[in-house]
Amino acid sequence: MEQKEISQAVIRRMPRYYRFLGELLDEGVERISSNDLSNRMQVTASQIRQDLNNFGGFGQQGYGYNVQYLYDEIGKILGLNEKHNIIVIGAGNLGQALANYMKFEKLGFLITALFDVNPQLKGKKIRGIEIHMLDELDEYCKENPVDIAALTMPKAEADMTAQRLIGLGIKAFWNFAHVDLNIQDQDVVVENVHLSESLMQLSYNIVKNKNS
Amino acid sequence: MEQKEISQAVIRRMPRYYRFLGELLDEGVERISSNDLSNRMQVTASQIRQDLNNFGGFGQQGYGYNVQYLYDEIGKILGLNEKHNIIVIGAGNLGQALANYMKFEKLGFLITALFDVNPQLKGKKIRGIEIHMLDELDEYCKENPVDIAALTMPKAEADMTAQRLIGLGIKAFWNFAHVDLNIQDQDVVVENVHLSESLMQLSYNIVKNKNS
DNA sequence: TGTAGTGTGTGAAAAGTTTAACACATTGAC
DNA sequence: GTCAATGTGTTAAACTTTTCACACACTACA
Repeated sequence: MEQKEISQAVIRRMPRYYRFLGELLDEGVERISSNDLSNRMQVTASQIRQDLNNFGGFGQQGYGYNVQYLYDEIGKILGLNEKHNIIVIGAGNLGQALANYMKFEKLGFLITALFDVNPQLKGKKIRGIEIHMLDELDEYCKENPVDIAALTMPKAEADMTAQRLIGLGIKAFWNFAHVDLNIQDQDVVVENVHLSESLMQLSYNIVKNKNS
Repeated sequence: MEQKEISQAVIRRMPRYYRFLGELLDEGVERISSNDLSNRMQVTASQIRQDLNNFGGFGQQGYGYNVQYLYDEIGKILGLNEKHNIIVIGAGNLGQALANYMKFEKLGFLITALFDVNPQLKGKKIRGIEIHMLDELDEYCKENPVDIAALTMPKAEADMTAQRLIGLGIKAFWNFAHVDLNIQDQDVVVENVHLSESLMQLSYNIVKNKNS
Protein backbone atom coordinates (compact mmCIF):
# COMPACT_ATOMS: atom_id res chain seq x y z
CA MET A 1 0.00 0.00 0.00
CA GLU A 2 2.92 2.32 0.75
CA GLN A 3 4.31 3.64 -2.53
CA LYS A 4 8.01 3.50 -1.74
CA GLU A 5 10.10 3.39 1.36
CA ILE A 6 10.89 6.83 2.71
CA SER A 7 14.19 7.07 4.54
CA GLN A 8 14.27 7.64 8.28
CA ALA A 9 16.55 10.62 7.62
CA VAL A 10 13.56 12.34 6.04
CA ILE A 11 11.14 11.21 8.75
CA ARG A 12 13.39 12.61 11.45
CA ARG A 13 13.04 16.04 9.88
CA MET A 14 9.28 16.04 9.44
CA PRO A 15 8.37 16.87 13.06
CA ARG A 16 10.63 19.88 12.86
CA TYR A 17 8.85 21.14 9.75
CA TYR A 18 5.61 20.58 11.61
CA ARG A 19 6.82 22.66 14.51
CA PHE A 20 7.98 25.57 12.35
CA LEU A 21 4.76 25.54 10.34
CA GLY A 22 2.81 25.63 13.59
CA GLU A 23 4.77 28.71 14.62
CA LEU A 24 4.08 30.33 11.26
CA LEU A 25 0.37 29.65 11.73
CA ASP A 26 0.50 31.30 15.14
CA GLU A 27 2.09 34.30 13.49
CA GLY A 28 -0.73 34.41 10.97
CA VAL A 29 1.49 33.65 7.98
CA GLU A 30 -0.59 32.15 5.17
CA ARG A 31 2.00 31.17 2.61
CA ILE A 32 5.71 30.50 2.56
CA SER A 33 8.33 29.60 0.00
CA SER A 34 10.92 26.90 0.54
CA ASN A 35 13.44 29.69 0.47
CA ASP A 36 11.93 31.71 3.29
CA LEU A 37 11.37 28.58 5.32
CA SER A 38 14.96 27.52 4.73
CA ASN A 39 16.17 30.82 6.19
CA ARG A 40 14.10 30.31 9.31
CA MET A 41 15.01 26.68 9.78
CA GLN A 42 18.65 26.86 8.79
CA VAL A 43 18.44 24.07 6.25
CA THR A 44 18.72 24.30 2.47
CA ALA A 45 15.64 25.14 0.45
CA SER A 46 16.55 22.23 -1.74
CA GLN A 47 16.27 19.84 1.14
CA ILE A 48 12.86 21.14 2.10
CA ARG A 49 11.57 20.69 -1.44
CA GLN A 50 13.08 17.21 -1.72
CA ASP A 51 11.72 16.13 1.62
CA LEU A 52 8.20 17.32 0.94
CA ASN A 53 8.21 15.81 -2.51
CA ASN A 54 8.65 12.38 -1.05
CA PHE A 55 5.01 12.66 -0.05
CA GLY A 56 3.64 14.53 -3.03
CA GLY A 57 3.52 18.02 -4.46
CA PHE A 58 2.18 20.23 -1.71
CA GLY A 59 3.36 23.49 -3.21
CA GLN A 60 2.64 25.56 -6.24
CA GLN A 61 5.05 27.23 -8.60
CA GLY A 62 5.13 30.98 -8.27
CA TYR A 63 3.17 30.79 -4.99
CA GLY A 64 4.98 28.55 -2.55
CA TYR A 65 3.32 26.44 0.11
CA ASN A 66 0.07 27.16 1.87
CA VAL A 67 1.02 27.03 5.52
CA GLN A 68 -2.25 25.64 6.90
CA TYR A 69 -2.51 23.01 4.19
CA LEU A 70 1.07 21.88 4.53
CA TYR A 71 0.76 21.79 8.32
CA ASP A 72 -2.30 19.57 8.07
CA GLU A 73 -0.72 17.29 5.49
CA ILE A 74 2.44 16.77 7.54
CA GLY A 75 0.21 16.12 10.53
CA LYS A 76 -1.49 13.36 8.59
CA ILE A 77 1.83 11.92 7.42
CA LEU A 78 2.96 11.76 11.05
CA GLY A 79 -0.29 10.12 12.08
CA LEU A 80 -1.40 13.06 14.20
CA ASN A 81 -4.91 12.94 12.77
CA GLU A 82 -5.48 9.80 14.84
CA LYS A 83 -5.50 9.53 18.61
CA HIS A 84 -2.89 7.29 20.24
CA ASN A 85 -3.38 5.77 23.67
CA ILE A 86 -0.19 5.36 25.65
CA ILE A 87 0.41 3.33 28.77
CA VAL A 88 3.53 4.02 30.79
CA ILE A 89 5.30 1.08 32.42
CA GLY A 90 7.28 2.33 35.36
CA ALA A 91 5.75 5.09 37.45
CA GLY A 92 9.01 6.47 38.77
CA ASN A 93 10.12 10.04 38.24
CA LEU A 94 10.38 9.80 34.52
CA GLY A 95 7.09 7.94 34.11
CA GLN A 96 5.33 10.51 36.24
CA ALA A 97 7.01 13.34 34.37
CA LEU A 98 5.69 11.96 31.08
CA ALA A 99 2.20 11.64 32.58
CA ASN A 100 2.35 15.23 33.73
CA TYR A 101 3.46 16.58 30.40
CA MET A 102 0.43 18.05 28.68
CA LYS A 103 2.03 18.88 25.37
CA PHE A 104 1.64 15.31 24.13
CA GLU A 105 -2.15 15.51 24.39
CA LYS A 106 -2.28 18.41 21.96
CA LEU A 107 -0.57 16.16 19.45
CA GLY A 108 -3.08 13.39 19.97
CA PHE A 109 -1.05 11.24 22.34
CA LEU A 110 -3.09 10.39 25.42
CA ILE A 111 -1.52 8.74 28.42
CA THR A 112 -4.25 6.53 29.82
CA ALA A 113 -2.56 4.55 32.59
CA LEU A 114 0.67 3.98 34.47
CA PHE A 115 1.91 0.67 35.83
CA ASP A 116 4.44 -0.09 38.53
CA VAL A 117 5.47 -2.85 40.91
CA ASN A 118 5.71 -0.57 43.96
CA PRO A 119 2.58 -1.21 46.08
CA GLN A 120 2.91 2.23 47.68
CA LEU A 121 1.94 3.78 44.38
CA LYS A 122 -1.19 1.67 43.95
CA GLY A 123 -4.25 3.74 43.11
CA LYS A 124 -2.35 7.01 43.18
CA LYS A 125 -3.29 9.40 40.41
CA ILE A 126 -1.12 11.72 38.30
CA ARG A 127 -3.20 14.43 36.68
CA GLY A 128 -6.15 12.04 36.88
CA ILE A 129 -4.19 9.13 35.40
CA GLU A 130 -4.25 6.12 37.68
CA ILE A 131 -1.23 4.06 38.66
CA HIS A 132 -1.99 0.35 38.44
CA MET A 133 -0.04 -2.60 39.70
CA LEU A 134 1.92 -4.43 37.03
CA ASP A 135 -0.02 -7.65 37.58
CA GLU A 136 -3.16 -5.87 36.35
CA LEU A 137 -1.47 -5.27 32.99
CA ASP A 138 -2.97 -8.20 31.11
CA GLU A 139 -6.47 -7.41 32.22
CA TYR A 140 -6.06 -3.72 31.41
CA CYS A 141 -4.76 -4.38 27.92
CA LYS A 142 -7.61 -6.72 27.15
CA GLU A 143 -10.23 -4.22 28.25
CA ASN A 144 -8.73 -0.98 26.95
CA PRO A 145 -7.27 0.06 23.63
CA VAL A 146 -3.52 0.60 23.87
CA ASP A 147 -1.43 1.84 20.95
CA ILE A 148 1.92 2.58 22.53
CA ALA A 149 3.76 1.38 25.62
CA ALA A 150 6.33 3.75 27.09
CA LEU A 151 8.97 1.80 28.98
CA THR A 152 10.52 3.74 31.84
CA MET A 153 11.39 0.88 34.16
CA PRO A 154 14.92 -0.32 35.00
CA LYS A 155 16.69 -1.97 32.10
CA ALA A 156 16.80 -5.39 33.73
CA GLU A 157 13.04 -5.80 33.32
CA ALA A 158 12.53 -3.84 30.12
CA ASP A 159 12.97 -6.57 27.56
CA MET A 160 10.93 -9.12 29.50
CA THR A 161 8.06 -6.67 29.87
CA ALA A 162 8.25 -5.75 26.22
CA GLN A 163 7.86 -9.41 25.29
CA ARG A 164 4.87 -9.67 27.59
CA LEU A 165 3.31 -6.60 25.99
CA ILE A 166 3.89 -7.97 22.51
CA GLY A 167 1.98 -11.04 23.63
CA LEU A 168 -0.85 -8.72 24.62
CA GLY A 169 -0.89 -7.23 21.13
CA ILE A 170 1.06 -4.02 21.68
CA LYS A 171 2.81 -3.02 18.47
CA ALA A 172 4.72 0.13 19.43
CA PHE A 173 7.26 0.94 22.11
CA TRP A 174 8.70 4.19 23.30
CA ASN A 175 11.74 2.86 25.06
CA PHE A 176 13.51 4.91 27.72
CA ALA A 177 15.29 1.91 29.25
CA HIS A 178 18.98 1.85 28.50
CA VAL A 179 18.88 -1.43 26.64
CA ASP A 180 18.08 -2.70 23.17
CA LEU A 181 14.75 -4.46 22.99
CA ASN A 182 15.05 -7.80 21.30
CA ILE A 183 12.21 -7.53 18.80
CA GLN A 184 11.79 -10.12 16.06
CA ASP A 185 8.31 -9.22 14.88
CA GLN A 186 8.38 -6.99 11.79
CA ASP A 187 5.06 -5.43 12.83
CA VAL A 188 6.45 -4.03 16.05
CA VAL A 189 8.08 -0.60 16.02
CA VAL A 190 10.45 0.81 18.61
CA GLU A 191 11.58 4.35 19.22
CA ASN A 192 14.47 4.62 21.65
CA VAL A 193 15.17 7.59 23.88
CA HIS A 194 18.51 6.89 25.45
CA LEU A 195 19.25 9.88 27.66
CA SER A 196 22.69 8.71 28.76
CA GLU A 197 23.75 8.27 25.16
CA SER A 198 22.55 11.74 24.33
CA LEU A 199 24.56 13.07 27.26
CA MET A 200 27.67 11.21 26.12
CA GLN A 201 27.33 12.72 22.66
CA LEU A 202 27.16 16.15 24.25
CA SER A 203 30.20 15.31 26.33
CA TYR A 204 32.16 14.25 23.24
CA ASN A 205 31.41 17.57 21.61
CA ILE A 206 32.43 19.49 24.71
CA VAL A 207 35.81 17.77 24.82
CA LYS A 208 36.30 18.15 21.07
CA ASN A 209 35.58 21.87 21.31
CA LYS A 210 38.03 22.33 24.16
CA ASN A 211 40.82 20.72 22.14
CA SER A 212 40.31 22.66 18.94
CA MET B 1 44.67 19.90 17.63
CA GLU B 2 41.97 17.48 16.43
CA GLN B 3 43.38 15.36 13.61
CA LYS B 4 40.35 15.34 11.34
CA GLU B 5 36.67 15.89 11.78
CA ILE B 6 34.81 12.76 12.78
CA SER B 7 31.25 12.59 11.56
CA GLN B 8 28.38 12.82 14.02
CA ALA B 9 27.06 9.59 12.52
CA VAL B 10 30.05 7.83 14.06
CA ILE B 11 29.76 9.71 17.36
CA ARG B 12 26.13 8.71 17.71
CA ARG B 13 27.20 5.07 17.66
CA MET B 14 30.03 5.31 20.17
CA PRO B 15 27.89 5.35 23.32
CA ARG B 16 26.23 2.17 22.12
CA TYR B 17 29.61 0.45 21.71
CA TYR B 18 30.44 1.67 25.17
CA ARG B 19 27.28 0.13 26.57
CA PHE B 20 27.85 -3.25 24.93
CA LEU B 21 31.47 -3.34 26.01
CA GLY B 22 30.35 -2.59 29.56
CA GLU B 23 28.00 -5.56 29.39
CA LEU B 24 30.80 -7.76 28.08
CA LEU B 25 32.98 -6.66 30.99
CA ASP B 26 30.21 -7.60 33.41
CA GLU B 27 30.08 -11.00 31.79
CA GLY B 28 33.81 -11.37 32.28
CA VAL B 29 34.62 -11.42 28.56
CA GLU B 30 38.23 -10.36 27.99
CA ARG B 31 38.50 -10.16 24.24
CA ILE B 32 36.12 -9.87 21.34
CA SER B 33 36.34 -9.76 17.56
CA SER B 34 34.48 -7.25 15.45
CA ASN B 35 32.58 -10.21 14.10
CA ASP B 36 31.31 -11.46 17.43
CA LEU B 37 30.48 -7.93 18.50
CA SER B 38 28.63 -7.35 15.27
CA ASN B 39 26.42 -10.36 15.98
CA ARG B 40 25.56 -9.04 19.40
CA MET B 41 24.95 -5.49 18.30
CA GLN B 42 23.23 -6.20 15.01
CA VAL B 43 25.51 -3.98 12.98
CA THR B 44 28.10 -5.00 10.41
CA ALA B 45 31.57 -5.98 11.56
CA SER B 46 32.87 -3.66 8.90
CA GLN B 47 31.15 -0.70 10.46
CA ILE B 48 32.59 -1.48 13.85
CA ARG B 49 36.11 -1.65 12.44
CA GLN B 50 35.68 1.55 10.44
CA ASP B 51 34.18 3.41 13.37
CA LEU B 52 36.92 2.42 15.78
CA ASN B 53 39.61 3.18 13.26
CA ASN B 54 38.56 6.78 13.17
CA PHE B 55 40.20 7.04 16.56
CA GLY B 56 43.14 4.73 16.04
CA GLY B 57 43.93 1.03 15.91
CA PHE B 58 42.59 -0.41 19.12
CA GLY B 59 42.59 -4.01 17.95
CA GLN B 60 45.13 -6.58 16.99
CA GLN B 61 45.12 -8.91 14.03
CA GLY B 62 44.46 -12.50 14.95
CA TYR B 63 43.37 -11.48 18.44
CA GLY B 64 40.57 -8.95 18.21
CA TYR B 65 39.91 -6.20 20.71
CA ASN B 66 40.71 -6.25 24.40
CA VAL B 67 37.38 -5.45 26.01
CA GLN B 68 38.67 -3.51 29.01
CA TYR B 69 41.11 -1.48 26.94
CA LEU B 70 38.56 -0.64 24.28
CA TYR B 71 35.98 0.25 26.93
CA ASP B 72 38.40 2.64 28.56
CA GLU B 73 39.48 4.19 25.28
CA ILE B 74 35.92 4.83 24.15
CA GLY B 75 35.23 6.28 27.59
CA LYS B 76 38.08 8.73 27.03
CA ILE B 77 36.86 9.58 23.55
CA LEU B 78 33.45 10.40 24.99
CA GLY B 79 35.00 12.50 27.72
CA LEU B 80 33.89 10.17 30.50
CA ASN B 81 37.28 10.33 32.17
CA GLU B 82 36.44 13.86 33.26
CA LYS B 83 33.66 14.90 35.62
CA HIS B 84 30.94 17.18 34.29
CA ASN B 85 28.87 19.42 36.52
CA ILE B 86 25.31 19.92 35.33
CA ILE B 87 22.78 22.48 36.47
CA VAL B 88 19.14 21.93 35.60
CA ILE B 89 17.06 24.96 34.73
CA GLY B 90 13.41 24.18 35.41
CA ALA B 91 12.63 22.05 38.44
CA GLY B 92 9.34 20.66 37.15
CA ASN B 93 8.67 16.99 36.73
CA LEU B 94 11.29 16.44 34.09
CA GLY B 95 13.94 18.47 35.89
CA GLN B 96 13.32 16.56 39.09
CA ALA B 97 13.32 13.27 37.23
CA LEU B 98 16.76 14.06 35.82
CA ALA B 99 18.01 15.00 39.29
CA ASN B 100 16.73 11.71 40.65
CA TYR B 101 18.32 9.61 37.98
CA MET B 102 21.47 8.12 39.42
CA LYS B 103 22.78 6.48 36.28
CA PHE B 104 24.30 9.74 35.06
CA GLU B 105 26.59 9.94 38.06
CA LYS B 106 28.22 6.64 37.21
CA LEU B 107 29.15 8.15 33.87
CA GLY B 108 30.71 11.19 35.50
CA PHE B 109 27.79 13.59 35.08
CA LEU B 110 26.95 15.23 38.36
CA ILE B 111 23.82 17.32 38.79
CA THR B 112 24.82 20.01 41.25
CA ALA B 113 21.82 22.35 41.37
CA LEU B 114 18.33 22.99 40.07
CA PHE B 115 16.80 26.37 39.33
CA ASP B 116 13.18 27.43 39.04
CA VAL B 117 10.99 30.51 39.24
CA ASN B 118 8.37 28.90 41.46
CA PRO B 119 8.95 30.25 45.00
CA GLN B 120 7.23 27.20 46.51
CA LEU B 121 10.17 25.09 45.42
CA LYS B 122 12.75 27.35 47.02
CA GLY B 123 15.23 25.45 49.17
CA LYS B 124 13.61 22.08 48.50
CA LYS B 125 16.07 19.28 47.89
CA ILE B 126 15.97 16.41 45.43
CA ARG B 127 18.31 13.62 46.48
CA GLY B 128 20.32 16.27 48.30
CA ILE B 129 20.41 18.61 45.32
CA GLU B 130 19.03 22.02 46.19
CA ILE B 131 16.48 23.94 44.15
CA HIS B 132 17.49 27.58 43.82
CA MET B 133 15.53 30.54 42.57
CA LEU B 134 16.36 31.59 39.04
CA ASP B 135 17.54 35.03 40.18
CA GLU B 136 20.38 33.33 42.07
CA LEU B 137 21.68 31.90 38.81
CA ASP B 138 24.35 34.51 38.10
CA GLU B 139 25.78 34.30 41.57
CA TYR B 140 25.77 30.51 41.52
CA CYS B 141 27.55 30.30 38.18
CA LYS B 142 30.23 32.71 39.32
CA GLU B 143 30.94 30.73 42.47
CA ASN B 144 30.61 27.16 41.19
CA PRO B 145 32.01 25.33 38.20
CA VAL B 146 29.28 24.51 35.70
CA ASP B 147 29.95 22.51 32.54
CA ILE B 148 26.47 21.79 31.22
CA ALA B 149 23.07 23.42 31.59
CA ALA B 150 20.05 21.18 31.11
CA LEU B 151 17.07 23.22 29.95
CA THR B 152 13.74 21.77 31.03
CA MET B 153 11.71 24.94 31.28
CA PRO B 154 8.85 25.98 28.97
CA LYS B 155 9.98 26.81 25.47
CA ALA B 156 9.01 30.48 25.73
CA GLU B 157 11.85 31.14 28.16
CA ALA B 158 14.39 28.62 26.91
CA ASP B 159 16.24 30.71 24.38
CA MET B 160 16.39 33.78 26.61
CA THR B 161 17.78 31.74 29.47
CA ALA B 162 20.31 30.07 27.18
CA GLN B 163 21.60 33.49 26.13
CA ARG B 164 21.89 34.49 29.76
CA LEU B 165 23.83 31.31 30.52
CA ILE B 166 26.15 31.89 27.59
CA GLY B 167 26.86 35.28 29.08
CA LEU B 168 27.82 33.48 32.28
CA GLY B 169 30.28 31.33 30.38
CA ILE B 170 28.28 28.12 29.95
CA LYS B 171 29.41 26.33 26.81
CA ALA B 172 27.13 23.29 26.65
CA PHE B 173 23.38 22.82 26.65
CA TRP B 174 21.24 19.75 27.01
CA ASN B 175 18.04 21.12 25.62
CA PHE B 176 14.69 19.51 26.42
CA ALA B 177 12.65 22.58 25.47
CA HIS B 178 10.77 22.14 22.23
CA VAL B 179 12.50 24.97 20.46
CA ASP B 180 15.74 25.58 18.57
CA LEU B 181 18.25 27.56 20.56
CA ASN B 182 19.61 30.44 18.60
CA ILE B 183 23.32 29.93 19.13
CA GLN B 184 25.87 31.91 17.16
CA ASP B 185 28.97 31.13 19.16
CA GLN B 186 31.00 28.31 17.60
CA ASP B 187 32.30 27.33 21.03
CA VAL B 188 28.87 26.48 22.36
CA VAL B 189 27.49 22.99 21.82
CA VAL B 190 23.87 21.92 22.02
CA GLU B 191 22.33 18.49 22.31
CA ASN B 192 18.60 18.46 21.77
CA VAL B 193 16.19 15.96 23.30
CA HIS B 194 12.87 16.66 21.67
CA LEU B 195 10.47 14.14 23.16
CA SER B 196 7.48 15.17 21.08
CA GLU B 197 9.47 14.77 17.90
CA SER B 198 10.57 11.34 18.98
CA LEU B 199 6.94 10.45 19.63
CA MET B 200 5.89 11.73 16.21
CA GLN B 201 8.54 9.59 14.56
CA LEU B 202 7.16 6.59 16.40
CA SER B 203 3.67 7.54 15.31
CA TYR B 204 4.76 7.76 11.68
CA ASN B 205 6.17 4.27 11.85
CA ILE B 206 3.00 2.93 13.48
CA VAL B 207 0.85 4.32 10.70
CA LYS B 208 3.26 3.13 8.02
CA ASN B 209 3.20 -0.36 9.47
CA LYS B 210 -0.58 -0.45 9.56
CA ASN B 211 -0.78 0.43 5.89
CA SER B 212 1.74 -2.07 4.62
C1' DT C 1 59.84 -23.27 15.14
C1' DG C 2 56.53 -23.96 11.59
C1' DT C 3 52.10 -23.30 9.90
C1' DA C 4 47.03 -23.08 9.55
C1' DG C 5 43.74 -20.04 11.12
C1' DT C 6 42.04 -15.71 12.74
C1' DG C 7 40.72 -11.09 12.34
C1' DT C 8 42.38 -6.19 11.99
C1' DG C 9 43.24 -2.08 9.17
C1' DT C 10 42.48 -0.19 4.91
C1' DG C 11 41.51 1.04 0.08
C1' DA C 12 37.91 0.78 -3.07
C1' DA C 13 33.02 -0.07 -4.46
C1' DA C 14 28.26 0.54 -3.50
C1' DA C 15 24.53 2.78 -1.49
C1' DG C 16 22.43 6.65 0.43
C1' DT C 17 21.86 11.62 1.30
C1' DT C 18 22.31 16.42 0.30
C1' DT C 19 22.94 20.22 -2.70
C1' DA C 20 22.78 22.46 -7.14
C1' DA C 21 20.63 23.68 -11.38
C1' DC C 22 16.97 24.61 -14.25
C1' DA C 23 12.52 23.95 -17.10
C1' DC C 24 8.34 25.66 -16.77
C1' DA C 25 3.73 26.47 -14.17
C1' DT C 26 1.70 30.08 -11.81
C1' DT C 27 1.41 34.74 -9.96
C1' DG C 28 0.57 39.57 -9.99
C1' DA C 29 1.40 44.27 -11.63
C1' DC C 30 0.22 47.11 -15.45
C1' DG D 1 -4.29 40.11 -21.72
C1' DT D 2 0.85 40.48 -21.45
C1' DC D 3 5.06 39.62 -19.38
C1' DA D 4 8.65 39.83 -15.81
C1' DA D 5 9.22 37.64 -11.44
C1' DT D 6 8.64 33.90 -8.55
C1' DG D 7 9.36 29.40 -6.86
C1' DT D 8 8.06 24.44 -7.36
C1' DG D 9 9.15 19.73 -8.91
C1' DT D 10 12.71 17.19 -10.70
C1' DT D 11 17.01 15.49 -12.75
C1' DA D 12 21.72 15.31 -12.07
C1' DA D 13 26.00 16.14 -9.55
C1' DA D 14 28.52 16.23 -5.24
C1' DC D 15 29.26 14.47 -1.10
C1' DT D 16 28.77 11.20 2.87
C1' DT D 17 28.19 6.85 4.80
C1' DT D 18 28.19 1.99 4.66
C1' DT D 19 29.68 -2.30 2.99
C1' DC D 20 32.88 -5.29 0.70
C1' DA D 21 37.27 -7.54 -0.01
C1' DC D 22 41.73 -8.74 1.01
C1' DA D 23 46.83 -8.24 2.40
C1' DC D 24 49.17 -9.36 6.06
C1' DA D 25 50.06 -9.13 11.34
C1' DC D 26 49.50 -11.94 14.93
C1' DT D 27 47.86 -16.18 17.48
C1' DA D 28 47.93 -20.74 18.97
C1' DC D 29 48.60 -25.42 18.50
C1' DA D 30 51.69 -29.19 17.31
